[in-house]
Amino acid sequence: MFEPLFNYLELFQKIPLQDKEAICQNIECKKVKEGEILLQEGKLAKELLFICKGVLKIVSISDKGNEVIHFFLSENQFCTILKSFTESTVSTDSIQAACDSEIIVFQKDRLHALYNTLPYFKNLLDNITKQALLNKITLRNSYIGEDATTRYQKFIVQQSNIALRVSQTDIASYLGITKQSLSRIKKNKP
Amino acid sequence: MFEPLFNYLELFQKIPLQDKEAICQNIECKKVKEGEILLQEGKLAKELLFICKGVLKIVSISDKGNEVIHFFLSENQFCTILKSFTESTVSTDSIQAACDSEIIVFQKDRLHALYNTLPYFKNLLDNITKQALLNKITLRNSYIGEDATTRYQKFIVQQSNIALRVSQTDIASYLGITKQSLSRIKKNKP
DNA sequence: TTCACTTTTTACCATTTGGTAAATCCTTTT
DNA sequence: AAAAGGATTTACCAAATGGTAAAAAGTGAA
Repeated sequence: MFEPLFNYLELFQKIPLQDKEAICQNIECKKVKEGEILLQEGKLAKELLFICKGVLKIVSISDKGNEVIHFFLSENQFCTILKSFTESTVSTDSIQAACDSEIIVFQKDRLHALYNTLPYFKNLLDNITKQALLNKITLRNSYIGEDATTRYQKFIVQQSNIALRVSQTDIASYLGITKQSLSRIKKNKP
Repeated sequence: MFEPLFNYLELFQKIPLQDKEAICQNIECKKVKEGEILLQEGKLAKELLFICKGVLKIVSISDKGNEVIHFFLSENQFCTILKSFTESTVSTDSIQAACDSEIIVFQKDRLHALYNTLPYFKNLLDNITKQALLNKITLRNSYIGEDATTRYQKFIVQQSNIALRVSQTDIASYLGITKQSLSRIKKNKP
């Protein structure tokens, strides 16, 4: 049930069986359907999520009222609104399922309890978090100054596993173009 | 000489005098002129920089051969190519002075020595780094799906201190547009 | 100052992208 | 199967942006 989490964590370091049991007693599993909202904009992020299966999207609403997708997260990635989670401020972004997904939920207070019991666990998550932030920046930087066609082609290569599972509307929003433009781009480049 | 660094660090926590002395013995000051390259793409990032005065830019070369500016860094910010610095891999980006600047240089090996002497120092820098990464992502996300005029207006508001000191060519590169387009945008919105 | 060099502005046209609207395709529910 | 609703595609035109080139303005050095 929680295997995906430990399989992933043990890519970095071995976790003793009794620590795994301690962790298991402080997390829960959850299945969500496409479109379901895991964190609503304006609320506090009190949960850290780990994706066992599926794709989540981080979404905000632009000045013009459009939905803007900041990034997608898929299997073996942790997900929260880090600023809200760490600073206890209201989130300006939402977390939503981009397709049917299975996730593990760490409640913030229970996570901190785990940090006290297992000090190395905090370090591990901190390192994973730093790495994840770096990767998100790298992806976004690769789009600067590129036209929409190039951005789409890069997205298909860099995030092919996600491209196949989310709607075109979502991909267009992520790439910063309209869904009509994306449809046109796909047509022109077969 | 190193006051800007300690003034900044002590916004987060008090640093004992003798620790300051230890730090001072492991860093150096450097003045650089606009255009000077602090890290060349293809090399290893072996230094962590702290900006006392001026603006640095993180630059890569796109497939088309254009210079692309990922972000600007100014006073009271640390600067390195984090991936290269932490993983000892060659950097795909360069660090360059966007205007005349004064910086403090931490050599990687001496920084690690400091971490051993002052364990809290590593935590402090880690937290500052995480925060900085978050801020960079937030800035970039605010541009997704916005047209060039809106991106420019946001840039002026969000990074006014930088906007006044770097060339228009650099601003255009940062915003992902040509310098001609930026010139036109400025003309149309007085 | 004058000259050489770089940066910024302007102009022109080709291309890309946005916005609106309607048609088509797909999926789910009845 | 039929109906309903959402997603995707297509079409059309307006607006934004890119690319090339040249003029103008600014900067620094001799």
